Order: sequence, then structure tokens, then C-alpha cells
Amino acid sequence: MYKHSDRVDMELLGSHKTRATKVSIWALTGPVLVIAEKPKAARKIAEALSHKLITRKYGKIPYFEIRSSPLVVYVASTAGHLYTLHTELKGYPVFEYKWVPAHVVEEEKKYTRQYLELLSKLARECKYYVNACDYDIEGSVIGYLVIKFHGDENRAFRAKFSSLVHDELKKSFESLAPLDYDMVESGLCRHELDWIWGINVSRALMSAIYQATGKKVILSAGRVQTPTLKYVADREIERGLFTPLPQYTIKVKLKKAGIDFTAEFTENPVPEADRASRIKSSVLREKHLVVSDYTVERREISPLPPFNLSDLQYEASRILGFSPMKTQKIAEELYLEALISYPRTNSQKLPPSLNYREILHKLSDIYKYGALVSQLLRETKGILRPVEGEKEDPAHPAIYPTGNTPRNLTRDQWALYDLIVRRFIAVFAPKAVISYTRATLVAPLTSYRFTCSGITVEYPGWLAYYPFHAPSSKTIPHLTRGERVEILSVIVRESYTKPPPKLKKVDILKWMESVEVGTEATRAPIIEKLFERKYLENTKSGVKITDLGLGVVEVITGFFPELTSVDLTRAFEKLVNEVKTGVKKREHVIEEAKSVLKRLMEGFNKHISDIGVLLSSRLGIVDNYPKCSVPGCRREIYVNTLCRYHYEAYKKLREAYNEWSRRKNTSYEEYLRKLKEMNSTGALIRDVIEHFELKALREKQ
DNA sequence: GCAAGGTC
Repeated sequence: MYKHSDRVDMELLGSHKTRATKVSIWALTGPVLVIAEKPKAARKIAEALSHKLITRKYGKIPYFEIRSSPLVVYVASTAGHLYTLHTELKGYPVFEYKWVPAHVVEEEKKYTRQYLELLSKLARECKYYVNACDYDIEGSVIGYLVIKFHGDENRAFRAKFSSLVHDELKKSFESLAPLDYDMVESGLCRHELDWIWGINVSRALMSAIYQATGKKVILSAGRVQTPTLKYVADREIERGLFTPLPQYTIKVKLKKAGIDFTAEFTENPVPEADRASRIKSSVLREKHLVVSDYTVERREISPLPPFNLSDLQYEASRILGFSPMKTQKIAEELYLEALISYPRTNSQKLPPSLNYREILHKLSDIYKYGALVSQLLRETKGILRPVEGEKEDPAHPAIYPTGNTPRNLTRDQWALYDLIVRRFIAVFAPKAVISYTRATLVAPLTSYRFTCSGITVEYPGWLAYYPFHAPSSKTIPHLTRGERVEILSVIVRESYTKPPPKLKKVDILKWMESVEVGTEATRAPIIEKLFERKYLENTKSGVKITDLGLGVVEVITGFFPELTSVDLTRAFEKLVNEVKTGVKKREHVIEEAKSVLKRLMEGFNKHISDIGVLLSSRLGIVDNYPKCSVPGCRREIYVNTLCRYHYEAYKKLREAYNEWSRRKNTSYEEYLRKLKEMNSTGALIRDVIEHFELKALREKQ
């Protein structure tokens, strides 16, 4: 490490805990190492610092040298976290851990070794250090640990910027802040809390199975994955217990000027069969309906905002059928090919400094976008003002195409790239104009009301560029208030209530985003992790939870209930923020977490053999316990001869008959037979019907 | 081997 004895410099810096003045990088008197969070950021930073930069390579990794005599500045980068928390200790609870280079302990992070070697080498040659990672708590930790282990905290600064725009970068390096210890401490605190909870509960689960069977099975639990698993479990149970109920929709067929159209009863669906048929016959007695209201509303619909990663994942799932992980992977590939901007962003805003015109111009050279771009420039008369969304990201703008020409893209890469380009073009386009026609018609004697509606795209605007939200048009005849319309017929259709739809991966992602667990970059991988653990599995129609997944949720709900709720994330956020603002010390927060975990572990350990049997039985690796009497169900008995889920189904099936028979006159046996033949009947309910209720009826006869 | 968080 650089040995310094320069008095002037120490006066300039003061003690690191107290100094508060901003320092220009150009006022420093020795070699400087600037640490960026990723290679692309390093290049942008180097370009902002000087026109005369020398690009060098360490192995395959580029770094930059700026000679501004007498100063030398090196700009190099990490590749995200180069350090990770680690322990040598086996068993649990475990509270001793330290920061170690990720490449040493994690096989799939081998590639980070060269990044660390380069930073270490440059750090030895330098006297000053600038943490220029993304300005958020993770960036603060990433840069800090490199400085701590390879540089010198006492001669270190923080560069603060919220975009990689030339002028902003330049300014931030002309007024470097002291190292941001508050952010670092809160970041370290977040890492430790996640580690303590995640590692310990995971080890406890694995240990339970090992003690019960001698088998090593990889299980896991964590602040993000466990509430997510619980969400899928709850949905799956709800579907499994779903008991469809009959309901009735009433429509009238109408005729005006030779055109047939249909109006819907405003109180649809009607629960009771007899009420529906009474309404039908009384409406039939009236020969016509009277128009009570007819409105045409023209609405201007703004373009959708530019993509952040989750919006891209939703749209790619809906339009292209891509899983969130697939979308993320392809977006990262496009980013590395310099075809799109940084994809792991939450922002729905484009930087005002971006040269929209230049990007559009470059896009128009890509054969399929030429026509779209010239249409856009015509329609907007060249005034390019993008629509923005609400969501922001401290470190990155929304996703946009760079305008570089794609070469040798795969079909999937093209499809995603096309979506991104179209969405980008559409944000500049005019609003769409859509007219909604709505009529209300009243039966004169009974006052029953019916409605019908039409929709027409008057002017496509942005929908011409991004057509995936264009409504399909539907027309109804023009009507006048007070007008009589002839009734052709009245139709009553019997249908059944619908279960909540089966989840797809993207629905899980949406839920995670809505409750704010995980981050842009981690949600899709964490969903995949639940599959890897065999907690979830894929079926043709969507995601299904396994018996193991249900068992893990039951055990964690019983012994570590905090971990099944997104409230733990909220609690962490509060603590991490209190550390950031200096209200609490990291050490105290961690001590508190340890004592909570210790107490919970004692409760777990008291029941570890039962837990081990439960998890092992769900895995199918033990068999010597009393099982639920539903054939094929390997869950342990909960009440009488049934597991907890089949017992719930048994109760639900009987309860639902009351409501069913109120709606429609049906014998219990008919009810059972009808439920059995319907696809929407929950699997648990179906099991109980097939194996108990129908069997019992047959035996009675 | 286990988390969640960065990024190749």
C-alpha cells in the first residue's frame, strides 16, 4: 500500500470521521483509483474525466488510465459484489461470519477473481480511492469493501451521481464527498440480517431431515423467498378448496333498424335460478325496452411509459410467452451487445439529456423501423417529448434502445428487442383517441335495467407503434334517449363461479413487486430458486406447489412465523434506515436479530424430530407414519383419517352445499356428481368427493 | 450448502 507522509494532504483531508468538505479529484496529489460498479460505468466515468484516456487491459478486463500531470487516475470496476459473507462453522445457530472474496467460496463467482486482482494491483499503486459505484446502499458496500481490504479508508472519497451523463459525472468528481459511512453501515446491516435469518433457518430445516433420515437434502428459507412461497401456497390451497357455485346471467337480444345486438342485465350474475327465471318471464312480457341513456365518450389515452425491467417482464410474458427469467437473461444479452441501456432498472423515466433524435435516426437505419420512425417524425412534427411513468430508480434510467445495429440476433432476442424499440418509439407518439359508447335500456313495467357498450379506435396514435394494447372494436347501433327497442328474446345462461386463475411465474413476480420484496435484479432468480428446491413445479397450465413446498411453509409458519410475511422486509427496511440515519447502531440491530433467532431456534429444536418426519414424509423419503386416507395423499393425519388439507376440503364441501341448494334445487348426490365433472372444482374437493362422499352414498344404497 | 444483493 502507498506509504504517505504528505502533510498538506492530511490537512486537506482531515480525519475521515469529521471531514466534510468537498474535494475535486484534480486537487489530489497522488495516484487515484476510481472504483466503478460495472465495466460500462467505468468507461463512461473515464470518458467524462478526460478526452485523453488510455484503455488498458488486465486479462480480458478493460480499465482506463488518465494522465493529467502530475496526477494519474485509474478507473477500474467491480462486477457487482466482489465480497460475500461467509463462515467456516458448521451447524446452527451460527452467528460468526466474515467478508471474504466471493470467488474463493462460490464456484459460480470465479469470474470475479480477475476484477478483484486488478483492483488490488491498482490499489497498491494508488494513494487515493474514490468509490464511484452506483449511489445506493449496495454500491456503497461494494466500493467500500474494496477500499477497506485493498486501499485505505482514510484517503477515500465517495462520488455521488444519479446517471452516467457526462456533465453530471464531471461535476460529481469535481466535488467528491467523504466516504459515506452511514450508507455503508446500513448496507452491511442489510447483508448481515439476511445472512443470519437465511442461513440459520435453512440449516435448521436441513438438519431436521438429516436427523430424521440421515439424508442430505438442500432446503432454504429467506426474507424474500419464503413469503413468496407462502403466497403461492395460499393461492394453491384456495384453488384446491374451490367449490364452484351456480350463477345466472341474463341477456336480451334486441333489434334496431335491422341490426341485432345484445344487452346485459345490470345485476348479472344473479345467484338464484328461480329469481333469474322470474326476471326472464317478466321481461318477456314487455315487448320492448326504452333507452334511458346513451353516451359516446371520447377518451385520449396516453402512451404507456418506457420500460423498467418488471414492465418488460410482464409484457414479454403476455405477448411473447417468455418467463421473467428468460426476459431478464435476454435483456442482459442485449445490454452486453450495447443494443439497449441497462436493463436492471425500476425507472420509467428517460433522461432528458438523452439524444432522442439521434437514437431514432439510428433506429431508422434498421430496416424494419425506418417507416415507423418517419411516421413518428411526421405525426409529432419532430417535437420529441417522451411520456414518463411514476417509478424511479436512483441509479439507472428506463430501458431504451441505443440505436446500434443488431447483428446475428436469435429469434427470441429479436422479439424482445422489437418490443423495447416499439415501446421506446411509442412514448413520443400522440395519444390514442378511443370512443366508448354506452347505452342503458330499461324495461318499462319492471324497471329492470340493461346495458350494452361499444368501443372504437378513432385515432390509433401510439397504438400504431406499440399495437399490443389496441382494443378490439365493437359497435352498437346509434340510439336516442326515450327510443323504444324491440325485444327479440331473453336468454338466461347458467354458469359457475370461477376459481382464482392458476399462477404463472410472471404473476408471482407481479405479486413480489406489488408488496415490494426483492429487487429488479433478484425477483426472477428467486422464483427460479423455488423451483430448484423442488418447492414449486411447472405444469401445462401454470405453477404448482409441491407437498415439500407446502411442508416447508407449514414448518416455517409454526416456528419462524416472521419469515413467512413481507413484514420482515418492512422491518429490515426500518432498521436499515435507522442505521443510515444514525438512530441505531449496526451492532445493536444485529445483536437483537441474533437473540430473536436464538429463541426461535430453541422452539424449533424442541420439535425437531416431528419436523424432520413431516418434511421427510412430504419428500417421500420416510413412510412409517399414519397417512391421510385419500389414495395417493402422503400427508400425515390431522383429524380422524384426513390430512389438514383434505379435512378442510371435507368441511368446505358440506358447507358449500347450503349455498348451492339456496341457489338451485339440487340433491346432495347431484351436487357431488356435478362438482366431480367440473374442471374448476378444486383438486382437494374432488379428492373428497371421489374417495368419500360418493362412496358413502353408494354404500348406503 | 444454506440468503439476498450486486453484475459478467
